[in-house]
Amino acid sequence: MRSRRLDYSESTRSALVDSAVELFTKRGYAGTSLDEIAKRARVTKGALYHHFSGKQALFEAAFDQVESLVYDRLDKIMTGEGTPWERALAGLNAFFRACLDPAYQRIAIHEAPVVMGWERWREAEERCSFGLVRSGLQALIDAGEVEPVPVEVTARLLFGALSSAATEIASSPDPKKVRAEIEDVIVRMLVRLRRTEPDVSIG
Amino acid sequence: MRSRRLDYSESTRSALVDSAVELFTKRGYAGTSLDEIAKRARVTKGALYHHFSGKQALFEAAFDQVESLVYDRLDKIMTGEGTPWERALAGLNAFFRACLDPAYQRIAIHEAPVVMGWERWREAEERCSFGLVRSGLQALIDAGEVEPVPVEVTARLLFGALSSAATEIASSPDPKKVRAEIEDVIVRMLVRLRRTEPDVSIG
DNA sequence: GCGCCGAACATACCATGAGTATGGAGAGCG
DNA sequence: CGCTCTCCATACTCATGGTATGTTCGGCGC
Repeated sequence: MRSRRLDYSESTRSALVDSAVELFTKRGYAGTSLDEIAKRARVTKGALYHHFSGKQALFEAAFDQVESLVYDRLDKIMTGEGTPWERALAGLNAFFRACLDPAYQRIAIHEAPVVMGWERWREAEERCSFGLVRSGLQALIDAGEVEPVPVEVTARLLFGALSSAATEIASSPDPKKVRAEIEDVIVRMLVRLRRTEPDVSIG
Repeated sequence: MRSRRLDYSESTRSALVDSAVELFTKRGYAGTSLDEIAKRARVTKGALYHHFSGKQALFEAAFDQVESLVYDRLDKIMTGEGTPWERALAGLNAFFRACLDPAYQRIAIHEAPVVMGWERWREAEERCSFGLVRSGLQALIDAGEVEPVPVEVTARLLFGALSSAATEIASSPDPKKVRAEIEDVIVRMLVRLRRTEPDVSIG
């Protein structure tokens, strides 16, 4: 029988994380105070420091939450049905959708490398979104769909391109149009890497 | 006749900027205090606030310094002699060299979007490195070297890829090898966009 | 040379916010 | 029924960005 006390504790913790995600997304890491985060979660800094060792740790919890949401969606697609090529296109589509989420964009893509330090961010991404990009690319190569390129660096290039593209999309006055253009360019690049007949439909 | 007083003033200002560049590069924006910057420049915060409106303004001055150094080198190459294709390859090479500079990498690429805000950073980059990437791509298209792709978004994708690639290079245990791999992949991609016969030599 | 004005700083202070130390309340358990 | 330990609140400290005010000194009219 799970104790009621643990329920409360867990609830407080998640309320703090939710609050952090919201405020970090809106005002950024530096622009958000811990008092503010605690207040929004209807607790005080005491509770915050009981659950997290400090501001950085709270940020990383927020990062994990945002990242894992995206990861779950992408993972389902990338390990789902269809050919590697179809999965790659669907995954690309899903990744762009994810990048349109302000929380993912600001927290996971923009601020995380600065706040957590690039090394640590890379390490985390390795197990998440970036890992999927790499394994997706690897799958394409293994299936003979694309030329054998150096997987590590190519995936890194692709991920960098996708991330900045996502920002471009989100901050554009006409996101749909820019997104269509970008998807078009990306797919055309992939098609050019392809060995078999192209299929330019996406998602 | 330029007054001695102005010389002094200009000298302290540049000392502050140099100090800022060095410390921001080493410890990042948040990890560097204004007292520290002033101390390294052998002045006090009073002098700092006389020349700059605040920490952000000082950061932007540091950004400008670092960015303009790179820009001058790239601009000389991109508007120099040779075919558009040759200039593009040479520019690519120079850009990678620039990205290996820790100051450019941390200040201009990583922290600037967060510190200055993405909008303002983009605006600044528009007139600098990114602008060159775009005009270079445009030149390639105009010369009929590569397929007519949407310049704006393609340049953005390329710039994002290059930036993250640069980080990958700099933080690798074997930078030379990774750099060679990345240049190889990039050039191969460009070649695939090319209409005429490829020439895979670089630099 | 003399006084004075203003730029170029220095010094002293304030406000905010991250982190800490300590106290208390109540759930679970013997 | 009291003991304990988690969970959280309150009340601080300290670092740091920013401000307000004082001080020095080069340039310049007279």
